[in-house]
Amino acid sequence: MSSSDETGTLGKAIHLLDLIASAQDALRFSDLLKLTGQPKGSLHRQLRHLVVEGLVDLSPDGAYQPGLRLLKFASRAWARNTARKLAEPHMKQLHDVTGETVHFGVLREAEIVYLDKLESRQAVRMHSQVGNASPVYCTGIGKAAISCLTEDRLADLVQQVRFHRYTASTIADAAALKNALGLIRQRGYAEDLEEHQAGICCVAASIVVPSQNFIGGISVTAPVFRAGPLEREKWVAPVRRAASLIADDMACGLSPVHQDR
Amino acid sequence: MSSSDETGTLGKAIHLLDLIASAQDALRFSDLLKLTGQPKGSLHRQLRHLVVEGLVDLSPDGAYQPGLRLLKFASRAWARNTARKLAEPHMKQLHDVTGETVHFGVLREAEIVYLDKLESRQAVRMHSQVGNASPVYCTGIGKAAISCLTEDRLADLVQQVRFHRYTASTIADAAALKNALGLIRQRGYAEDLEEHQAGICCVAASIVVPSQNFIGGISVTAPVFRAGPLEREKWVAPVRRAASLIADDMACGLSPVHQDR
DNA sequence: AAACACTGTTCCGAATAATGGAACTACCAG
DNA sequence: CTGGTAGTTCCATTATTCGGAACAGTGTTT
Repeated sequence: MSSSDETGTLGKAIHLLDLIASAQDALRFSDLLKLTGQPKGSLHRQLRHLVVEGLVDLSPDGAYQPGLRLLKFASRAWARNTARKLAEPHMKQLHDVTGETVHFGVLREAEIVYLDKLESRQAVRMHSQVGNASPVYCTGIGKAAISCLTEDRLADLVQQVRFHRYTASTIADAAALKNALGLIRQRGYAEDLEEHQAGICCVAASIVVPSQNFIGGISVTAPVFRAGPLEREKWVAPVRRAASLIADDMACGLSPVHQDR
Repeated sequence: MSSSDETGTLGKAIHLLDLIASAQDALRFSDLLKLTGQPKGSLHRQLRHLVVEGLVDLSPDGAYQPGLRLLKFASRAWARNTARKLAEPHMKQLHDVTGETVHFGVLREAEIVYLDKLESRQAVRMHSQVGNASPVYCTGIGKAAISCLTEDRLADLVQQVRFHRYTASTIADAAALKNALGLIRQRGYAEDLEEHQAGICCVAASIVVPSQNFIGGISVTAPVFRAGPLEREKWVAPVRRAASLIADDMACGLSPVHQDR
């Protein structure tokens, strides 16, 4: 009902793509039959269309997986994104000050999509987080971002959320989330204390630019043994400053740094 | 005619998305009206569907851009890709041996899509090439990959290519390409001598795994002043060895390294 | 070998969504 | 006020999708 609403044929196709992309492992035709509950004929045609268009790849063994054409589209979306370009220098600065991993993400529906990441010393697995979508309720950026929503929008969003306990400290229901948001609003920043991944903490601040319809945030992340109360305390001011500078840059119309050639 | 063929409504929508993603800068409604030649009503509905689905973002100023939802899809496509996972250790090895940038890419339609990249010493702009799609005729991996196609498939593919002179040495027509492929087949590897980007050379070898429908390649890239004939000569054997090892790993059924949990 | 279950593919009348011309709104410039 | 440009909405017509059912291909049990 959510995504196949009011978008006709395209909505149904994209819903199918979403199922394929969100699945833990590769799905076969009959898995999708069960998941969608659609008649064979319809499902078969939809999948064929997706495969011909390159949005879905069909392995010789009958497994459907998200297609490589998506990479090209996404690489353009990323390269063209002005928020990301503007945030970059401030991420760099925050990274220099703290020496820890810095994330920049934006709110999309009920998830945080990571647009960029600066990692300590790791020339190896870089791409990992970029493009990843995480739930709002268990990430610092997510909680910071939604703490700035109006009551109505927040209520709409919370209804979409499916809570899942990733760790013992994960916020597990809407009431607990509402509670946490109160404190976040009061303090002006959010923390994630091993709520998504055991052993990982972060301090995050929201970035909101109404004129650009932008709601997101920036965070400093570190393993728990390098992120005690004292360290986190020290990150608060730099994170909030970076967030504020990015918001300013975005609000003041055109990018002063990279205009589009 | 190419992508909106036999895929009905979805094809038309994706063709539109492709236009938006491929454009140099952001397009407005009337730009798309000219580009597609469609009636206003139809175009407007198609765009609305794309926007509601999150595949396209509409800025407050009326500019259409590829949407952030694509990032999530692509990140899954990338994370799930087994060829990439298998290639990784061999890329690492090749990188250690040569000390230069290593690329791994796959043939999709008439383009090479880069799946991974290991860069010399650059913790900064990582994501850049990954997901990028480049023409076959002016990249080492591209030429190496298509040199292994059958006559028929090659002819089909060459017909899709729109030649564009990126530099003075770019291969500019089908005849020149056919010629170059002869030499590549004979030598067993391909070179790109500033054919795509001035000042950049590479040595590439093809990776072909018929059982997986896989056609791609791996390459070593360097600025021209570090990639003279002697250096390139030294890269040939390691590149070919890496390509061969990756092909072997892919052919032998399941991944010995990362099985899916 | 025959019967069976499982998986995927093809077909075609009925139901539905897309089409596109035209009328409508909003905004700006002269 | 007039004309022009940009974008949105409407609705009868038309083309596409829908989905039940029949039809393969493949391996398994009796």
